[in-house]
Amino acid sequence: MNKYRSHNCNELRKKDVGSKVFLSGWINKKRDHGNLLFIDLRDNYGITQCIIDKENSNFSDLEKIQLETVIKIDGKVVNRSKETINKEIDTGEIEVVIETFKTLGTCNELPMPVFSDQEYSEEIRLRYRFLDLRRKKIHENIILRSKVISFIRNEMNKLGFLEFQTPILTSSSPEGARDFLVPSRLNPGKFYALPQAPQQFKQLIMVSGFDKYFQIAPCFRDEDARADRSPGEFYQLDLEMSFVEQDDVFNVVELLLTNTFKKFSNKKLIFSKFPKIPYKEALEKYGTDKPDLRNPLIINDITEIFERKDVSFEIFKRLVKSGSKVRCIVTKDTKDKPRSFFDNIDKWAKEQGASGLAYFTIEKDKDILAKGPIGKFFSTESLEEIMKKTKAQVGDSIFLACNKKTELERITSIARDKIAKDLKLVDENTFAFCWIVDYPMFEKDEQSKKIKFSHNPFSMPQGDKGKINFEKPLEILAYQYDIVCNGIELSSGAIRNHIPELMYKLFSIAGYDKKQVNEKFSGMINALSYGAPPHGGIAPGIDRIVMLLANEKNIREVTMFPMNQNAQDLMMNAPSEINESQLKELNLSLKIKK
RNA sequence: GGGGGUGUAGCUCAGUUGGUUAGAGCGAUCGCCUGUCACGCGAUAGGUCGAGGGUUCGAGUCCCUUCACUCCCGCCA
Repeated sequence: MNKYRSHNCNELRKKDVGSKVFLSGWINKKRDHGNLLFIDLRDNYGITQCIIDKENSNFSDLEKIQLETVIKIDGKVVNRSKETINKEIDTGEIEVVIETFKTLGTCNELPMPVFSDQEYSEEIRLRYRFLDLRRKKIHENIILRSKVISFIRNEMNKLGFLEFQTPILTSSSPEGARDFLVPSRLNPGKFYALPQAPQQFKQLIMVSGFDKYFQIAPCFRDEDARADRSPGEFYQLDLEMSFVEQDDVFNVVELLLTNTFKKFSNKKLIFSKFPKIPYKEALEKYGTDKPDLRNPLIINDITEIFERKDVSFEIFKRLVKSGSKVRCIVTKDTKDKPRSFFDNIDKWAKEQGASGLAYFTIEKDKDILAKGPIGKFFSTESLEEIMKKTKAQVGDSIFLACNKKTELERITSIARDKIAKDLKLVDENTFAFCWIVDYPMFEKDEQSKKIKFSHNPFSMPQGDKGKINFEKPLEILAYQYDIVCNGIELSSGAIRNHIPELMYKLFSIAGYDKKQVNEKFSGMINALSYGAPPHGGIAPGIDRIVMLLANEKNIREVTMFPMNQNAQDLMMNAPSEINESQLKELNLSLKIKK
């Protein structure tokens, strides 16, 4: 028998009353009545109330002991009287009368209490992460993460995918995020890079004939953090399939995510089949390629209205003449909202760097008319045209913004979120997945005015090879897709370009000649020349999936040992300085800017 | 690289218009208490008010600089 415990702290029940047991765990809480002491003993599984009184010679020692000390207690399970049953805990019908105890791990005065619902600064939480992780909420989040990963792994196996590991030390890639670099001792002056994703490897696995691959893959990108983005490292469910089209990938991912979200959350999935929204349409209707479809509001373009003679809103008319667009958001039945509702949104928009959000409400007297600060600028006919275009009805309000396309998309997108929040239109108890499809292959870099890959250079362009119009590269679409849930981008993927000739052509448009492609992507391009299957895949972010399932807004709440915003691990003291001999061995010397 | 927020006891926070000795809860220490489950009661200790400079008779409070944490923009194929 194990010498530390006969049961864990969530095991004892009424049926155990009378038996002698020994438990080990942390002292979660003490309640000291002077001659009677209650100790809540906690482990990973739960809490058991233990009790001792002054008749016992161990009483005074236990009375003095610090919270979070690890102890082993020997005792007897007894019934609790009816009034003292605690329904909050699974073991609440019984308690253990302590006979003897032993300290297994002492505890200093705590820098942060474990038993408390208080919120602590992240600095202290990360510095003492081992204490933080004992706390209920995050402890459960991390357990959830483990269960989700193991469920996904099991599902992928059932679907016939093989799990492989790919190298962590690999080569630096020219496109994409900044690499983390590792100096090579055996190859002076040369560096490995940590993989930003196993992109090239998973394609090579397909070329190697393994058909279906997956991996819970660590990815390393040296970019700045956000609430939903860890600095340094994160995990993807990386997967790739041979002989597939876009829909084959969609079917696998929809099945997997549906099963996962149904199993680990009580929230409802709004769509059983995830809607597919072309990239261009997403930008028009939602102002972003990661729309929150729980939000029913839709953006409409009504630029044409401002070319009419019977509309006299001169500010917008002038902007439209110089190339700006007008887009609007209709809110249903808001004619009775107080003036402050509209003005708050206008004020908010100004704080977001917009020139504000104009608005009016559609009402009907004898004719249709617009009420509100700018209502008088619109004729009845123009209003009827707006109602036709936007499906607005009498009693609805219309918020308008006018700007150049990109800025207009930005402001209408966040306005859509803001207005829906103010009107409480978003059902927090749902998940709304969607696919964003038909991404453009190329885009124009606003600074350099050069054509560049808009996403992944290895994506397959749409259309038959012979029919693609390479003269108009910005119009070429790719079999490139994103999956979005509740406005959070979970991942992107693509059907890959497995035809070297076509790949050289596309790279030439982005300004790489054949020689450069051969040099930079030698592993890939070489492999594709020796019989590559058509293939494609995707890589959903594990951390973000768990974040959604755990109902957390910050990725560090589902990450066991995250780094802070400055990419430092406060507990382990990483990154840290290294000594001179290590540098010498690596043929490195430091020049630090002051 | 840029913008916003925060920084007061070990932890979480309050601190009025610039005004006498900077407070509370939790935690710690000591004492009382035999049915609590956020136990209760009493006492004690604990402060570079993030740091530096300035204005002022007087600064936790106003100004400047700076540091740390955090949120956002840039960045993240």
